Amino acid sequence: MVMGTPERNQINPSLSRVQDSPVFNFINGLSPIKPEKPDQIGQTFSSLSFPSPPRAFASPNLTSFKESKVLKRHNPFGKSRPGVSSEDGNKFQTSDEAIADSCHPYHNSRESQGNFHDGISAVDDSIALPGEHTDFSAEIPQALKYNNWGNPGYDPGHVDNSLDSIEVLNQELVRFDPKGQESEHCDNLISGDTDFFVFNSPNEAAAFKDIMQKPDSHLMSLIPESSIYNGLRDDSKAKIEEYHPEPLAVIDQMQDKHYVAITSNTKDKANVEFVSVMNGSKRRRCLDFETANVQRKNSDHNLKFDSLVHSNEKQLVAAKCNSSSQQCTMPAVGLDLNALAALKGGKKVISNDNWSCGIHVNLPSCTSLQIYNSHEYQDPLAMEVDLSDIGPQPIEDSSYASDFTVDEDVNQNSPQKKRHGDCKRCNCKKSKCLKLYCECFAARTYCTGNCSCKNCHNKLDHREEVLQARKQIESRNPLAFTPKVISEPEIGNDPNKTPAPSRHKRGCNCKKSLCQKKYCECFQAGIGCSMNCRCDACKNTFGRKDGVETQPEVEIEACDKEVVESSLQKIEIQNFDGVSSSLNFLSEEKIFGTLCSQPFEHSQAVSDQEMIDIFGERGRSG
DNA sequence: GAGTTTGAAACT
DNA sequence: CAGTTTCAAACTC
Repeated sequence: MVMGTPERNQINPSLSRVQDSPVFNFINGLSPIKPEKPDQIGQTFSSLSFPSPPRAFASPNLTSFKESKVLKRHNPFGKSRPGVSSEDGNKFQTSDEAIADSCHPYHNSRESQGNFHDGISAVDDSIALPGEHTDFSAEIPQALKYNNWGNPGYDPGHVDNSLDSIEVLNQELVRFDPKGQESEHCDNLISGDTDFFVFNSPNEAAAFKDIMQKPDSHLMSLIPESSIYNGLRDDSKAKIEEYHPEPLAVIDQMQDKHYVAITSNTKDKANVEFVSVMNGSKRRRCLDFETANVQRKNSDHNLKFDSLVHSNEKQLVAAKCNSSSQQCTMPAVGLDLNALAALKGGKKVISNDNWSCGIHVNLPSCTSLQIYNSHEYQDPLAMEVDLSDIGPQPIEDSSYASDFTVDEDVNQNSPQKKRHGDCKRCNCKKSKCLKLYCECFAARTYCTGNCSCKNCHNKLDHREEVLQARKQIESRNPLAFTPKVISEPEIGNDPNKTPAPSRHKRGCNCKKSLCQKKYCECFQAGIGCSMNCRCDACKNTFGRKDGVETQPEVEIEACDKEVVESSLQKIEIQNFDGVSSSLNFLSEEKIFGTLCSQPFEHSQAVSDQEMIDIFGERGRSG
């Protein structure tokens, strides 16, 4: 079934508006993505009507786009947004509209219902910052985002079972349609009554399906576990908890993906569900938090950080503003929470690497936050955030990133206690924690006070050295810091019954462990060995490379082959300058005409491995 | 906790 | 690219 497509003329004006904006120009100036081919890039984005220009702070990492996540939060309470027309529910918002929506003071309604702070919208490489103090609020283009705050018909209490999905490259763009429109409305995909979530894989999408569809539950916040910094000391943790409205948790650092889904079904309770997407199955651990426990004493309307998170692959900072202020997103801003906590005053540079943004924070006065592209951070963006509510942090030793250990109450079900508890801890002795041997370093995190490493240079104090080391390793292998385990598309009709084929990016090379011990990275990740593996006498209980217990290779159907080819084209374009980091979207014809018509369970994506194969090769040759 | 085993990462 | 060395996690006692 070939679906219709949104009118281009509805799209282009918004795109051009975005592209004409000073901020777009500014961002273009910052981005390594050179503007020689704006049309192509623009087409890429406009083809799906997402008014997302190239990321402001693009990473040189060739695979960054494939890891992109856009997790968008439902509006759990607000049924409509006064003053915003929704008469045309079939078009995507323009950038400005999206921003306006993102700035929607829905915080108020939530406060009235349970005083939850505005959960972070985990947009890929995005920062949510109040626009109150910045010009960005009116100009910053949104990452892929759409919401339904402005639609009177939206009933957050009713999310029916019609879950459609389309896939954008290997991502999962899922529509949660509260009106119960069936697949025949795929041509109406971009509808005003739809929330979109982009997941990395159908597995992830499926894992949240239940949550989304719980009639009495509203997803309030969805936080990728990997985005939650895993290194807060207890003291700073307490400090953060004091200001953080939501119980953060890091489940573990295994290869599977975890999310913290914060939902609410009553105004008195917040349910926190830890959702682990692993090997095709999902594990959910639900914890209830009395609202009183998550209410923070600073529940006034002053600006506070809602969430400060640090991701291994992505960095995300979400800041929350009061009901009257605005919120906007910015790409690729990294803020090391530990570093923030460690700062006792003065202006410091906080940045994870050369390509993320840097942040200036003045503490303890905490009166300003400046965000800039650290690659050229002599030119900070004019963005300020009042951090005064955070207050001075109790950390004395700024050389360590503090360590976020999960609240025992929160994390009572957390696995992997033995090794690291809930966060990475290394024990390096000779590598200075500047090689991939070091798990912390490999995860692009700084070592913490919980590490037992010796002569550690993987600290903020040695930031330059760390960046240098990362750069060197990436020059050798651009994928060095990408996840080792990649997911593959679902096979079969029931994602719950069919284990998701995931596989190790490079495959293991086990000789003696029979792939039955955690020496084997495949086994450790809970996945079977694949044809990529060169292991001997493989007896991996999760699946052997000889095919036993492994899922058959996904055959790319014709339409998906087209997708692959299209992806290739996009990648070539994207790599023209040797830089790729933006989300690439297929043309709506392809998406609407092929993928969208497939029910979620049947949809097949270009696998991560395929993308890596494609992307890696192209990236290297380009 | 110390020592051993293992395989990835790094090196040549 | 293959062989070797180094390294730190996993494992055993």
